[in-house]
Amino acid sequence: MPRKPIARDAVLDAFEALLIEVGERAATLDAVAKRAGVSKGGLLYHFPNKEAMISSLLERMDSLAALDIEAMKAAPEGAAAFFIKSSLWADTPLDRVFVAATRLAEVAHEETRRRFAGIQQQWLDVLAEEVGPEMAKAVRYMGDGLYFNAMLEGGAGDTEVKASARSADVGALLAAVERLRN
Amino acid sequence: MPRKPIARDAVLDAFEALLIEVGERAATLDAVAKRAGVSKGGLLYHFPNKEAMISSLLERMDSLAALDIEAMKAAPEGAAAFFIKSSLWADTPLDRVFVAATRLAEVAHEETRRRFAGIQQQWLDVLAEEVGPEMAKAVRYMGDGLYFNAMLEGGAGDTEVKASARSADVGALLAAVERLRN
DNA sequence: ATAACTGTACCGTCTGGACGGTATAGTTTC
DNA sequence: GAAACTATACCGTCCAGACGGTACAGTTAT
Repeated sequence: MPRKPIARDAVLDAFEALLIEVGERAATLDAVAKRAGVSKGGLLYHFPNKEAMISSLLERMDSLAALDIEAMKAAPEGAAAFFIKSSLWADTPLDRVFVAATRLAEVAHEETRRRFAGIQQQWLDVLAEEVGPEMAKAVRYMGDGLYFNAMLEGGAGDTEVKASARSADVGALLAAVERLRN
Repeated sequence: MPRKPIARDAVLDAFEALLIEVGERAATLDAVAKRAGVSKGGLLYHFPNKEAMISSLLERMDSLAALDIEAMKAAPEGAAAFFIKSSLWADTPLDRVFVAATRLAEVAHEETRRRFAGIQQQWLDVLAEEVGPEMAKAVRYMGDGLYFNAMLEGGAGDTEVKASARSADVGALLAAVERLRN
């Protein structure tokens, strides 16, 4: 039996981390390989080019998002509250891949933008079932706002401090959602 | 009297437009110069390096944001409603410079991130005066969400169609704000 | 008034470095 | 023995920035 392709996931994780922390520009093939503890040749063995690496990251995002949407539908506290809570930056695998992908979308990567739009639509559909189409939009924009801020902060500064500041905000948002529901 | 530096503004406008439409990566000095109808040498006469060009763009953002915040304070419909309406992408000078700057923040440009944080804080302060600190956050996150989406869309696709779809959303958000105010 | 000069506003070309990708030869692990 | 690598050298392209030069508006000296 051949050995397991451990480097593949390491490369994808490294790519993701660099996108989050230093942006698309600095997430070069050399930098990704170095961070993954892999040679450049090894990286290119798994991903013939950068576009292939991006595709794999987007597939990871899609599968994690699908899980999230299932969890959202089944959430006991309701889809809207679940959505707001999960929009907070919590360093989960979905959060990470989402912010990483945002960096690509910002660089005008069309495929990434399409995938985003698809996931956002799914969220909106689930929210609409619970609070109606109008308020669903209000809730989704709040969640988008949380992502927007997570994205702006990126990897710089004290992550702990910012995370706690942000989680205080979630309380305010949940209160707002509660008001909107009635 | 010396000639007027007409190229300077043209360069800044071109830089802004390219950031919005094709992202940071593609907003190279050559591309900016070409779009501005200026030679590369001419561009570098006004802005000794790319960083200087970015600084000027951020100054433009700060001054436009200051005007916006004054208008927000004086808005007859209230600061919150004004804020939501103005968060919609309307191709105003402030909208443009804001989205353009977002592209830079995405690339982990620290100074840009700081400026953003400052402006966001000012918005929050004004909103808090009207609807209290808790609901102010809900409103600001909605506005951020609108910017997030404007940013994701960028210059691609049919701008007209997207603008009208988004403006329908603003109605929903204003209704939500109205509910939150009570 | 006009020639000589000065400073501003540009233009066009070049260079050094980085980046994406290729190629190839060897090494480890199952 | 074959898949999963490492290591390194290399190529073409693109980009930021440097540099030397040009055009012209305004100023000064005669």
